[in-house]
Amino acid sequence: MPKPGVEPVRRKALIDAAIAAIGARGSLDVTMSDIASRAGVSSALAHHYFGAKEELLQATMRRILADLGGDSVKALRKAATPRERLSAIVNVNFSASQFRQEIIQAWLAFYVEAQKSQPLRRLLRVYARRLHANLMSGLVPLMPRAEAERMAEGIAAMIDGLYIRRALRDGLPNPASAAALVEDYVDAKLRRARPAPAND
Amino acid sequence: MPKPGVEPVRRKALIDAAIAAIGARGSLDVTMSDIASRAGVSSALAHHYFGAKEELLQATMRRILADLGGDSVKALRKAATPRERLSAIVNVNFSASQFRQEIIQAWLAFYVEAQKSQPLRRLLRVYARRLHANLMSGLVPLMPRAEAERMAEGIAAMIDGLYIRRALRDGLPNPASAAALVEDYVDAKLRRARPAPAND
Amino acid sequence: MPKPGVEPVRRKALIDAAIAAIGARGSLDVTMSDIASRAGVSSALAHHYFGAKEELLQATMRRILADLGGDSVKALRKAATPRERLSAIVNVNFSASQFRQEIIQAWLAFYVEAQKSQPLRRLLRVYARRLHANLMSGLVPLMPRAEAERMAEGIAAMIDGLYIRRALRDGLPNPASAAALVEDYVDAKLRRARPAPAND
Amino acid sequence: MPKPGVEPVRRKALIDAAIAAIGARGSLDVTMSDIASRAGVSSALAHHYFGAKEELLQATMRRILADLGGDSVKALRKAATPRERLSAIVNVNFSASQFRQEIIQAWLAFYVEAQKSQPLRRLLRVYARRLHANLMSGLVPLMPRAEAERMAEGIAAMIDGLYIRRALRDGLPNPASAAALVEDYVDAKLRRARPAPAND
DNA sequence: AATGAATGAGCCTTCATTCAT
DNA sequence: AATGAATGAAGGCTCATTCAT
Repeated sequence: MPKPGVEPVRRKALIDAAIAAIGARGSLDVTMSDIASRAGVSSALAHHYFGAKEELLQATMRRILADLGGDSVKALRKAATPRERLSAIVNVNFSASQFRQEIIQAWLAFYVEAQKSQPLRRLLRVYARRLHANLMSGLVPLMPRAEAERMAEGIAAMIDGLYIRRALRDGLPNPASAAALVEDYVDAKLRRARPAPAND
Repeated sequence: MPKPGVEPVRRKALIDAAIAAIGARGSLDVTMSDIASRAGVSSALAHHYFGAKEELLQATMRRILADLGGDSVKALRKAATPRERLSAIVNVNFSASQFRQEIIQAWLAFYVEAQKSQPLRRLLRVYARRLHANLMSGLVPLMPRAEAERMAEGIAAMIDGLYIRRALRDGLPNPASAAALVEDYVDAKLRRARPAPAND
Repeated sequence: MPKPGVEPVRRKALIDAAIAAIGARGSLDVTMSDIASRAGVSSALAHHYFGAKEELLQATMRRILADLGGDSVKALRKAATPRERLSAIVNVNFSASQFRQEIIQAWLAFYVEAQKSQPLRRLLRVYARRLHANLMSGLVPLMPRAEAERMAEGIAAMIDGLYIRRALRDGLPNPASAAALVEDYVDAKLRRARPAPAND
Repeated sequence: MPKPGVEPVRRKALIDAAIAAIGARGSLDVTMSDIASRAGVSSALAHHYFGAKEELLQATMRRILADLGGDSVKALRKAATPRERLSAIVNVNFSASQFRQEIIQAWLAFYVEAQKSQPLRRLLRVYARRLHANLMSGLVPLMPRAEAERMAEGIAAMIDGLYIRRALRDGLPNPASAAALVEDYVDAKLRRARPAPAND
């Protein structure tokens, strides 16, 4: 009877520790030793499970993305109308579990690292595409597709921008007002937008 | 007649080299040697002029900020109306001299570094405040102050967000459409906004 | 009836794996994990049976020596005359079971390791003495003892040298010609050598 | 007026230190720190001048080869007849400057390392070819070419073998008798060999 | 008997920084 | 003004080895 896999437990602990370390440091240049000791293990063990530092960081990013993805799916399920879908997406991004200091800083750090790391860039692309698709699912019924495309871009940019500014602790003081700002943008645009032709 | 100070020349060359190095690497972890050799000098000389790496990086950030500031002042001078002021600010941020790959990446990298470095954070605050003030100078005549405050935040966030997304080469393909997106946001908001009382 | 000891089986498998690993790597700095996984077991098991890496390596060397010794004994049994004894020894060293790439490389690697490891050096001494004795048993009847001593040295050196050069894949292409070269040396010397006095 | 290049001095010191370290350790797995501290410098400096450990080791091998090459050239210059050429080559290999414990061990170690390292193997090939050519220049006038080829191989093998056995401190006690052994082999062969046709 | 888990120790390598010239 | 020389400090990674199960 093999010990009930301690491996997944350790991997999770190490990824959590990585997020904490990145959050504390504000950037990705945390040491393996720092991460490992936060997880209560030796740095050698971190290498044992993840091979190289880069892979641990990728796994960490993947986790952050997966969490956001999970939350998004859940939120979208409850949305009845296109407009509600938009709100769902916006709210998820500024929810208590996502819009936390350490997560925000990790996002920012990963954005920078993605400049050098192909795998990380690929992960961010996945995220960007998913966000775009989700937004489009709410926008397309409400306006012509070309307009929807542009608006999805605008919303995504505003969300990312609010993250950055929050990282500096120089933006809006609370998630609620950040979310409200995006919603306000959406409303302003929808006021004038004609719904898309029914046969679209 | 003393040699006309080679010092400023070297400092400028080193800062330019730093921007180039950061742009090439996509992050701030460039080596002093890399920067120095791009400037055609020894790394020891870089230390001679800047003391520590951190100071060179701060000087670099200051230069980027100063360039943006200079461009902004010039652009605002030509703006006759409040609405034109807003356009001027937006356009400057997406102008050819600002919205370049290397500058964009430098911005992103500095945002991350600012998480750890007080001086850099202070610099970014200066920039944020200036941007805010400039935007307010265009917004206040057009809407109630509280509304203007929020809108300034929204515009700033969108600009920053477009920078980030551009860094990933996954956002809008060209500066013109990025600028248009922000302008569109402004227009959508202004359509409904009542002008501020004249006595404000 | 107790399970017929899996221990000897495992030990043999590990030693075989060690030879394979050393042959593949071309040197002794193979990892215990490499050896163990070639044997299909965990590295912990290798330690369980051999204690430390050094002991596994010594056991491996002992096996190589034992195999060579066994082959030698067999070959010498069939030799009727002194001259045939010499040929037997030479041929064993270049036989198909000894003059294999992996065995040759292992020899070379052990020679180097013997510089640092007393136990390995002792093992090589045993081999050297045995080879010397075997050669002497063929040479003494054919020439004065002093001459025989020197010639034993020469033959041994030539054999070792051919091993080294073969390891680099830069020497004679096949075992047959290597053996012929040594035989030729023997013949050249014997042509002039007067047989030893009968009463020796 | 630039300081008279300390670089070559340091490089030489580091290579000397590498030889010493390898000699002391009996193998190539010496640490950069060991080598550096023998040279009286920091390990960082060793990297500064040689880049990676591998390159320092290659430079070391190159030096050993170059020294042997230099000695050989000098010795061959004094040789008047083909037979003297052969003696010259043999004697160089067992001269006081070559047949030293540390050099011998370095040779052996490099032979092993060459199994894994392409560059080292290439270097050893150069040495092997040069030795072969030198031997041939003495042998070809004395016997048919095919015979000469084989004999060159035999001499080279015997030299290498004597090195190995010496490394174990288990072979001939002194260089003189080692050299004599090879000379004896040559003489035995030449006694019967017919000189090559004059028009060869 | 066998293994996964875990670690301490050590090594190569990089880099900012200092200093004598 | 400028640089090559030099180093201390630190980090990633590997590996033999131990231990509980």
